[in-house]
Amino acid sequence: MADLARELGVSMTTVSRALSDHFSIGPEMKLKVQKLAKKYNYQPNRMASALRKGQSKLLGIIVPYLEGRFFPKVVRGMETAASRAGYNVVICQSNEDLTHERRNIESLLSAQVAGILVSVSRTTDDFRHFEKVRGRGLPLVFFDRMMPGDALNAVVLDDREGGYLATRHLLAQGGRRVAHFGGLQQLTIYRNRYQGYRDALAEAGLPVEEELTYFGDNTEEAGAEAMRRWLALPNPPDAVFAAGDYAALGAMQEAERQGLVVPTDMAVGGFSNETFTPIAKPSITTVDQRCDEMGQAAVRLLLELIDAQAQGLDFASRQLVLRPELIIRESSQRLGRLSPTPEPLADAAVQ
Amino acid sequence: MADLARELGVSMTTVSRALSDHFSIGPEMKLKVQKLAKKYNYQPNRMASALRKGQSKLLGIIVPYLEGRFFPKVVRGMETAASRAGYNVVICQSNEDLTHERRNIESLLSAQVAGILVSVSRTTDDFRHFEKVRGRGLPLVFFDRMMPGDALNAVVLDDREGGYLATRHLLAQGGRRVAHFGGLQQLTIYRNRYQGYRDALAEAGLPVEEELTYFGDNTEEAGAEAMRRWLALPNPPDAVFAAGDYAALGAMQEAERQGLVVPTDMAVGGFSNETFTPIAKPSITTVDQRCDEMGQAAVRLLLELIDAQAQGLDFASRQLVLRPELIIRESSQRLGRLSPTPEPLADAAVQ
DNA sequence: GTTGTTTTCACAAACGATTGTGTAAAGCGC
DNA sequence: GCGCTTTACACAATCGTTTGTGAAAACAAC
Repeated sequence: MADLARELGVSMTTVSRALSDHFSIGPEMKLKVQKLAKKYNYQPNRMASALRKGQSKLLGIIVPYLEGRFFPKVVRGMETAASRAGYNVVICQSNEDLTHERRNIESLLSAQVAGILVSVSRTTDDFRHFEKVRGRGLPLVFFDRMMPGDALNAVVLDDREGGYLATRHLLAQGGRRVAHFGGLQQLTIYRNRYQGYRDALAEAGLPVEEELTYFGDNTEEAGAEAMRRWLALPNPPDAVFAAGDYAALGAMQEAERQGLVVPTDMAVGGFSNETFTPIAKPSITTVDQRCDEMGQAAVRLLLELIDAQAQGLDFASRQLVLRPELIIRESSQRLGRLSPTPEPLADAAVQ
Repeated sequence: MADLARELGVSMTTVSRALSDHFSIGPEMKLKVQKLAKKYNYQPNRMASALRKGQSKLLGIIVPYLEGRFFPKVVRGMETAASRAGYNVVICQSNEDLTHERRNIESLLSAQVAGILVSVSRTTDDFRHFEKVRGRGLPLVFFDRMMPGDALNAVVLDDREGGYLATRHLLAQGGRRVAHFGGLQQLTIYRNRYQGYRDALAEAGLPVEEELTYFGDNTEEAGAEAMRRWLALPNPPDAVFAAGDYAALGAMQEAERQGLVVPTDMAVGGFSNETFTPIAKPSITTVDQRCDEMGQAAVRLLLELIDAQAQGLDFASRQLVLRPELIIRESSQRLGRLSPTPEPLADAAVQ
């Protein structure tokens, strides 16, 4: 920067202000400076800038894990939106573990990130580390999995709607007794998918039968175990909506092992649109989570928070709810081909 | 820091040196300082430190994409190893695009990272942006996909060995005419897998027949297309080694569509151990790439480079080669169960 | 010509850590 | 107790930007 200032015969102040479009610099001076900066390919030192301004061009991201389809896609959306705004993202994985999550927060704080995007770990039942972030005045946006409370910013999927759509579809395909494999109920997302299931049953005038619900980890083994229990019942189900694709796969395979035909004897629906769901045989009906949109929306929200804060405005906290998309495949289709999406999709912002 | 210094009645110099274990500070003073720092939960400002030292605690990572199984796993390994050493990782995706890759490099340079880990994009045929990094004296480690040349640091898989193991296995299972679906040959990894295929054929005294090789993108469609061509031959193959799992899946499904039975009529082997390979029916034999090890090894190598450079030593460039693991599943097993790994695995460092 | 207003820019002090140099104090042998 | 080395610490400059303040120049109004 000093070189630029010398060459132009002005002070570093002027150069700095010209580059950041400060009002006190004349338009033709701005042009001269910017031209020369381009010529020398001058890149301001972000460390110095961050030190002085107390804020870096980094966004922190905490995800439970990076395997599977969901989080990589979300992260990709985030990276896209962030780099468009001149930010970089630093990624931490909590491994679904509270201790890791706390360490990640510390790590991001000490990396002086400008804001944090977090999807809460499954085992987290203590949220003081998040309060600490907000205490420091650092913008915080939850995505997909949020902490309880409503004075917070988040971008989530309408999981209830997803559960509702999937269950309604199974009923429409002739399901008389629809079972539900639910995820661990301490996570809001799984509670909401369960709620959607119940809403669809209620709408059809059916009761929620406890023996037709099973809660466990979203794994093939757990899904198979659930199916074994159901098939041992005197009056077993003829369809199952699983809150996760792995469980759906496990349940489906177990049903086939026991001689049932999917979808004729047992219709199956999952959740997440994992990579393997179109590949499995039969291909698995599932709910898509709009990953890319979620990532981009979360970053946009965070950047708005950062801006608002820089200008000293205060910002009403906001939750953005994305509508999921039901993807109908072979594992649930008993009644010939249907149009894949019965309703037009639109994002809804609530609050 | 000033608070600590005041409370202890010493200078900031002493506090700083005590915390960084400088020799000129007495042991009991070090202890006092460290205890107080812990008590106040003091976190040094990384921006200030980075500015002064000209080096941050950030490692840059460039991957072509984050979908699939491979890169997320590698990144996880990197994140683990980095955070153990007090570093954070910032991730960029090149989307297999040279322009993106260049921009990513710029972005990481301006983020003042301490070093860069990169897996080269498929379309990259110009490597000056990497030279620029080395020109700035910034440590650079390639993983999985490297640029040509040998005066560089890299951690790669022994792809030739993987191709060799898979092909030899298909031959051992009674394959008489083994076809090969190869990836785009401008990527070293795909050239090497092809070489392994040829080596195994040569060892068995078989010729490489041009009509039995097909090169294309690693997608289901391309795999299916290759299989269609092969099955139209007067003398079609009875086994296929694909350099990617998606192509293997597509080829397998196409063979089944045409009435063949896998593995009896057509044995199939893939590469990458994607998530769907154990789930597919039949489950797909494939080659595992030791993702986690690769990530950790790459970070370790990079940290060594950074250390060496900080001490002004020069560091002979080094390539680390990891041995892949053949995972035998249903799609290739004609001769009953075999032990899954015929040989003990050991990592080999060459050069 | 004087005063007032606006525009344009320079000075210098931050931001928070690191580090070369200088200098007391302590330890030792004689 | 002297000179010597070693140990333990403080001073102050430095990294490259940003920004509050103030001052010079340009311009308009009277």
